[in-house]
Amino acid sequence: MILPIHRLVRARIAEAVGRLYNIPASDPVLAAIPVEPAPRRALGDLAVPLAFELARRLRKPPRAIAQEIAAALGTIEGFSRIDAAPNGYVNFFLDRPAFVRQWLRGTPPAVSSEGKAIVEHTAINPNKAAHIGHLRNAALGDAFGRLLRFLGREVEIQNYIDDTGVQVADVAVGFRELERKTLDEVRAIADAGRFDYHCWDLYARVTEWYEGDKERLKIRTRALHDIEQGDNDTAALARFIADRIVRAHLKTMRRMNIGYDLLTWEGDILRLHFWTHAFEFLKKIGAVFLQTEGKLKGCWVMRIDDDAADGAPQDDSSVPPAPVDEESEEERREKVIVRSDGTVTYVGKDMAYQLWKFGLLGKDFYYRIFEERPSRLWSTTSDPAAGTPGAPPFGRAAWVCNVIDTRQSYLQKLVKQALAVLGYQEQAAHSVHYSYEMVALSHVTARELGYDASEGADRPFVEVSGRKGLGVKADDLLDRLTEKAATEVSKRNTDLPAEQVQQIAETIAIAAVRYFMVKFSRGKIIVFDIDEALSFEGESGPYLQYAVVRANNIFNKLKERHGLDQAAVVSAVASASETVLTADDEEAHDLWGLVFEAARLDEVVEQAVRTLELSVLAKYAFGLAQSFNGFYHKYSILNEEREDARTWRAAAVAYYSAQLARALDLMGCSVPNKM
RNA sequence: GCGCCCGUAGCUCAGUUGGAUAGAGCACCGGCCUUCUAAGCCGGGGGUCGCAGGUUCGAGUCCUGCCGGGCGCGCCA
Repeated sequence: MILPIHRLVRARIAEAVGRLYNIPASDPVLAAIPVEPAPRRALGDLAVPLAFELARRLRKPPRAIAQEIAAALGTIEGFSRIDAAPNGYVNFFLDRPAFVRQWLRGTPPAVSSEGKAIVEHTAINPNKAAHIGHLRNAALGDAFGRLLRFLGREVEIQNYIDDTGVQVADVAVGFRELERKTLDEVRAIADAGRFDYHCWDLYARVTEWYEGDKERLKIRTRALHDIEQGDNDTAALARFIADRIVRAHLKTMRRMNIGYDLLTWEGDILRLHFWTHAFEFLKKIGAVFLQTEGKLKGCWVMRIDDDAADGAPQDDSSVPPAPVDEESEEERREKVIVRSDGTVTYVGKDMAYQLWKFGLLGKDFYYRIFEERPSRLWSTTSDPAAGTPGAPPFGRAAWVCNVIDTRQSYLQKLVKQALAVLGYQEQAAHSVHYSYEMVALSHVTARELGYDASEGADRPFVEVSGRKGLGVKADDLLDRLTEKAATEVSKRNTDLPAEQVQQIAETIAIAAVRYFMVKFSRGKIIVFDIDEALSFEGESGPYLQYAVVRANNIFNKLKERHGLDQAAVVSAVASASETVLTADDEEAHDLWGLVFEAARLDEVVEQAVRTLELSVLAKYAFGLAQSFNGFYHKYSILNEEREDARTWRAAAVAYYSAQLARALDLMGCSVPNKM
């Protein structure tokens, strides 16, 4: 919506300025003309500060240049006025009624030709309940996928399941060694419910148990080996644990409106020997080599090159070579990919997986249906007999985004580098690490959870630790939020049936937690404080929902009293007097301001995707809700006597409400019909 | 030691590829429910944008150096 306007303004200015001052179109000044939203509607809608840029070159004051540009532009279709501001800005005023009418008609969904994007997110170790740290990952990943789809991209959401790692092994060890349970007994525990909670506590107990006697770590090593080997009791137990915990995670995520297209299991990557394949490539090209001396003797290692992964051109001679004559420094630049015992490291598996995502591995999984409800979810399998025909063509993406916290930056860089080294420059460039900072706990909240505050009291926060069992479980948080929301809803709607209260409360709880996870920029550590998260006031998900509910209430009443629905309002706008909107007074500016702000959604989504910064969308949605609330209190619709004013206001609110609901949906939040 | 991230109001944070008077929430103070839902609105106080240089017509934003905090750098995942 806005973008074509930007392009139009740029093109016209480039043409006018080029003609006026004899500047070729290829000149950098004209190639990237800045077009910004003007700070206040009274000043204009779009603002161009180009005159500052030209002032020195032309040896003229910006003001004079702005005036000349404005005069040279003449009139542009879709704009009602072009002004030269005294300070040198050229300001553009849109033809308000035309745009409101156009926007009200709606727009066809975007279409993109950029090829499939894979977004991998969640990827929780399947050995315990999900906690708030995982919630940030899933909230970001899911929203990001929604934004890509909004822009017309084909998107495949994958959830990676590390079913063969130490974490699952530890819980298997816990059941065998601490609880002395058989598989059948574990199954009974799982069937009794809250299996993920049970494992949460058990995992913490196992960690403590290991610490009691380091010899016990050998049991873990043996369990890991058994799991990788398969075909034994421990492997069967681990498989059961992983399956049940994954189902618990899916349930938790479903509460949050988060779903997936495919579960990829690490075990399948191993059993199908994806790594062996990738290893051959890497060896052939010389990207990995067998270290024959020193500490890493017998390992296959990869040289770390700081520039290769960034796709940066090779350094020129202006940068002096780094003085690296110490041997330790040299060794630190080698990353082990295959251990001396022949087993592959985590990075190695990730490289093979990344190659598969781009369709570069030359191997594929088999696929089975993991569950049918609420929608079909596929899973990889390594068993051809278990494979179900009719699976979509998974993988083979043009663009891959891995949502993983910033602590994995180094490893993600290596994965990217491996692609580049193998000659897949384009895929390396299209491998995006969506990194974000962790969620920690405030001291107050940690204390509330019963953890000793004396340890690390000097630190600014307490790190969540699954290993120690220190953290806020996702389901607990959602339960508390729902409970609180239910109280608030029934306080305001005394005659509402309990079932409906509960349903609305859940919708509110989801918005509260999802907005909370998205509103901070990704480089910021979220120091989780339970009281702050439970607040429904101010900048919160429920505030945004409330702002839509209120707007929708106006339409409910309009329909009741005047028989006017949104479609009727849209058609009424065609013949309503335009002065309400076009006058140079506060009322017109406020009305137009709300509509113009609502129209910025597309542009904001585009920016959020470009910068991988979803907080941009969150802040925009909040600002839009604030604009509406201000408008709501200042201007009445039902009681407005002038029909034209009532019509335009109703139209503005209809458009705003649709846009904010859309923004909320992009963050995975829906809007209740009352609250 | 090397790399990445963070430092803006009492607290938590926004601040578009450098642009018009540095904003918001919370907290605090004062107003507004016989009115389209007060999960709201209006007003008020509160700032050496960590420090010092530099580039620029213009720097919270870019560059350099420092200070403070966090994370990563393993034949763990």
